Amino acid sequence: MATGRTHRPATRSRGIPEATVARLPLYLRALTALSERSVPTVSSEELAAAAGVNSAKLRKDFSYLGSYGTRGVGYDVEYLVYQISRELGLTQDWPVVIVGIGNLGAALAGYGGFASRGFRVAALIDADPAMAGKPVAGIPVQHTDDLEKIIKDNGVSIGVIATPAGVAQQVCDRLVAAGVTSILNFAPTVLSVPDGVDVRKVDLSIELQILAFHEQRKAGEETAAGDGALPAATARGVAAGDSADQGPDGDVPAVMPA
Amino acid sequence: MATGRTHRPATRSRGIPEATVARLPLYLRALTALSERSVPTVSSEELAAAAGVNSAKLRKDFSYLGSYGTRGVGYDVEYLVYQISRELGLTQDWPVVIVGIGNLGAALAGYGGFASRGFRVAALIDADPAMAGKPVAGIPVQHTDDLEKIIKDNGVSIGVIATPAGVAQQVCDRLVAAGVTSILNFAPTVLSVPDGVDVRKVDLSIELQILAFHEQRKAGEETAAGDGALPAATARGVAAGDSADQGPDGDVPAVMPA
DNA sequence: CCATCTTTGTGCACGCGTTCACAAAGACAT
DNA sequence: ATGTCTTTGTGAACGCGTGCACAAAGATGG
Repeated sequence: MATGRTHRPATRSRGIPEATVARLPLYLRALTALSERSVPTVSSEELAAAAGVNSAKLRKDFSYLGSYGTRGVGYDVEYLVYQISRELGLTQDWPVVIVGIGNLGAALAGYGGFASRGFRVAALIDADPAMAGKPVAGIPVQHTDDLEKIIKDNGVSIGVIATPAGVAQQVCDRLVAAGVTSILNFAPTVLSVPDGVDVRKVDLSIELQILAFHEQRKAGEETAAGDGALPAATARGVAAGDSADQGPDGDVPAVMPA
Repeated sequence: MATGRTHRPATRSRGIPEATVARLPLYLRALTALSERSVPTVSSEELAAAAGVNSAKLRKDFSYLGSYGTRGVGYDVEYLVYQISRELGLTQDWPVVIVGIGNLGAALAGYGGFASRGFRVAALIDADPAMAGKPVAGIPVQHTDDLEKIIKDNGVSIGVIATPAGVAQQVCDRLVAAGVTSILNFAPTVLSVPDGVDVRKVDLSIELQILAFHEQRKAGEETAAGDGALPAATARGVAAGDSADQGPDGDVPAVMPA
């Protein structure tokens, strides 16, 4: 910034709301699609529709980045793509490692959406010696023993954990100790990390559970007989009484894909 | 507009905040782990620590469900597991279909975390005729042509989309038309659905992008990369052009795992 | 050069979610 | 039975995010 930016009002220091940051990738995706179709400019209204958000929200989001639009016209697609990419840090290359090459880990390794946005899978790591050397998605799997060396040699700062829940914390600790400061966690467990390390989690079953909640509500709307006391056992028409309410699968063990 | 459903915001006991609903699976996971260790009761403080949230928040969350705790003691683990399970609708069996059996779809099919919580994979569906009949995770893949029949025969109300982005909307439309009212979308695209249908999305690359944003901030801005004003063309040339599959990744094409 | 029209950028109000702090409730020991 | 101690349940304040509505900015046409 020493060079001084022409378009950057210094008034907006570094206060981009988290909610806005979370939407930037969404805008970027929509903009990239427009860019491919060689659309030169878009209005906030059009772009908002493409991204599935409110246009006022979109404009406010962009206002945090600076004044990149032109009144009466809209936003320049290419320019905005670059600005958002830069803001998100996607103009640089991010080497990532994936730990835990099970079904999910392998799927992630082959996921094109990573490479296409500046994320490079630097290494695949698994604890199973039988997997060592075996290529997955064109990348040879390496053993956990070399984790620290791999992290350091490749300058990795972002790690993806796709191991069983039982070993996730342990893997996390090693990653952090080796220098990783951002972790994407697919294991169904709460990771504790020191200050300065970011963790984002993706739990596949949680999403389904939230859907089930709403689904149940939809189905049980007409049940409005009399309210009052909560009948403990009335669980709607349980299609299969079998479904043992007692399925303490835990969150721990073999439930993980890795 | 199409109000349709009888929304009940006035009902005091039935108005569970969305943010609370999203945390219930988290509590359930922690409680199940305690249950397996035969822990009879927990305090809000302990459980909050295990779930990675604030104890006051946890207590308020539970207060929306009812008064299930005992002052001076805490919460009965088994009882709470049941109450939350019931509230989430997990005491019944939810048949789900997974559409798009690529790497990710296959990983989801084998994901133990589904079955363990009342979600039963009723069918796997793919558009590739070559996959028809071939078993994945022990379940034979069926062809897209039979989608409607499968949905109806199994009474499926929850669908998982793991297809390429290009066909996701189309698959979504067919699912909805066939009776599905909840959709978990892994395709990197915005789905539009009629009122009454819930959609939750999981975008793997978005999570990484958010991490990259914070990571970049940690590293500091002294990176003398490009400056604000740049010719649009060179914008994302850096790490993006690689994708090789198809032009600049977009969100559309082969970037999907399926 | 001026009028008109389009679209951005934002001040403002509202509602949701989070957090604090504490009174009420109940267990437990004496 | 009574006092003490622990922990819940919640009232209230606060902060963030969202959406409205509009003035300012700039393009466009005459």
